[in-house]
Amino acid sequence: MRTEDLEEVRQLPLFSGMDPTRVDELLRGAFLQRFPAHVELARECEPADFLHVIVDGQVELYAAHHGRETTVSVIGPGQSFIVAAVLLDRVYLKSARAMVPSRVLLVPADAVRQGFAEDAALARSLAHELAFAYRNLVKELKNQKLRSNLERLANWLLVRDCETGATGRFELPFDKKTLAARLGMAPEVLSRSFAALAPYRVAVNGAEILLDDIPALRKLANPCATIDDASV
Amino acid sequence: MRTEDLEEVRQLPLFSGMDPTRVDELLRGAFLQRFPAHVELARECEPADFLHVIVDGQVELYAAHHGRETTVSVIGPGQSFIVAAVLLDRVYLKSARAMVPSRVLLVPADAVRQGFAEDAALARSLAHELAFAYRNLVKELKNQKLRSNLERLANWLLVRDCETGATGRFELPFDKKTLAARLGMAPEVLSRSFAALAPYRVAVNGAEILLDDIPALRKLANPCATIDDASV
DNA sequence: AACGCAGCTTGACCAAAGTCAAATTTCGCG
DNA sequence: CGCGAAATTTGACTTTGGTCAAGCTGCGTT
Repeated sequence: MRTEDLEEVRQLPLFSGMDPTRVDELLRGAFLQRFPAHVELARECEPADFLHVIVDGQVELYAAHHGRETTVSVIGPGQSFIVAAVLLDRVYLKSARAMVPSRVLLVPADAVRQGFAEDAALARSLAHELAFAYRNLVKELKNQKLRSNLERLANWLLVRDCETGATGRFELPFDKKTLAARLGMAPEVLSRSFAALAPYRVAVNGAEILLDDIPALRKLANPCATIDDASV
Repeated sequence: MRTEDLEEVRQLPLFSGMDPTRVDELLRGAFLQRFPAHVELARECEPADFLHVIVDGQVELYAAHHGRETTVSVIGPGQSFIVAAVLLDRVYLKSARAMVPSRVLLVPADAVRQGFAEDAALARSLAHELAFAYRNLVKELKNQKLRSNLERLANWLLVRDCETGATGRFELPFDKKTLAARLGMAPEVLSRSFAALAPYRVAVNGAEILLDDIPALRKLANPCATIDDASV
């Protein structure tokens, strides 16, 4: 790994609190790789060879079965994935693909397991990471099981608006097909759901979204801290 | 806590590897409580005051929103719950109720967090526990999003049959209303789904289930290791 | 044996969401 | 500027699953 990359990678929150020599030890077998958009980084059912940590970019975790496919989560810089599979030395339960060109740190699984066993700070970081991932997944399951497609879309719009500064106007960060998968619906249904939101003054123009009556939209969406708030 | 209970509690896998004096320290503020069936042990949105460890019995984790309710998981002896909320000092995302009379160890949250920070073995146990819980949740999400009601029921029957000795005959462990909630469908739909399985030689007589053509049922269910196998 | 209740099943109906095909729009590229 | 592929929308239809109400059944009680 190049020295400046190494510098950057050492700063990852995952390694904070660890003995620096141990970090270097862990990173000795690791490498930083660039992936173009749409490339698959890990495939369901394969043994967990590497812990993946996103340095740059965005990665979609998804699973397929029986011809159907569903997005489980979308994660960004600083987050790691397949932590659980690496720790337990099991196969991946999900596949992963880069949504945009991404740089990912790959740490060999056995080094991670050894680090976990020997370095308490790393064990705590991993536990922390797992706790976050777990809670996000619980939220996702609730979002999925307790809401209709339309409610999911409405809430997604509200959350997105907040994340981008609560201006009531923003751009979709990816194309609608992907958004539909993310929300767990067919693209046609997304299209119709947008149409169904017109009475709530949601205007769609290509990738541009305008929310002109947020109170009405909130009333429909019925947002809930234990599903939608990232900080809860 | 009574001495013999203390003895039993010390053996929990969660504490294995920990310094015994530290275990006792952790348990000083803890107590073992009996709960009758159907009692609520924790409620969504409340701050996480205790780590719960099931010593005996069975607990259902569920969430409600907007009048709807859904079971997230059902867990048994040796397993802990709300680990993530305790570690991160957040509110519960799910409620919990005893399905049968249960004994549960309650460990004050701040003691757990302190133990996590100071005792590496506990940190690893908690990480381990979280990793398992995370993977189970991923499986549950896939089960939910990638399968129809009928497929979920068929797979549940197959798994249950394996767990009870693969004899092709077993009893439902709880009533059908609960099973329906567990599978994420209305009780009426469960009833119809059972009827729809008759051509696959699934016979239902009260709580007794007979599977007379397992190959046919498997073909319909299309079981998948990364959803159904507890050991994957 | 009659009663009453809870759990379960059934029928009729409705609403949500998926599917398929065709029309339309968008957009990169020559 | 115009072509063609891909994305998106729309229409028509099907399937799945939920809802409501009525009936059935097993079972413990009186």
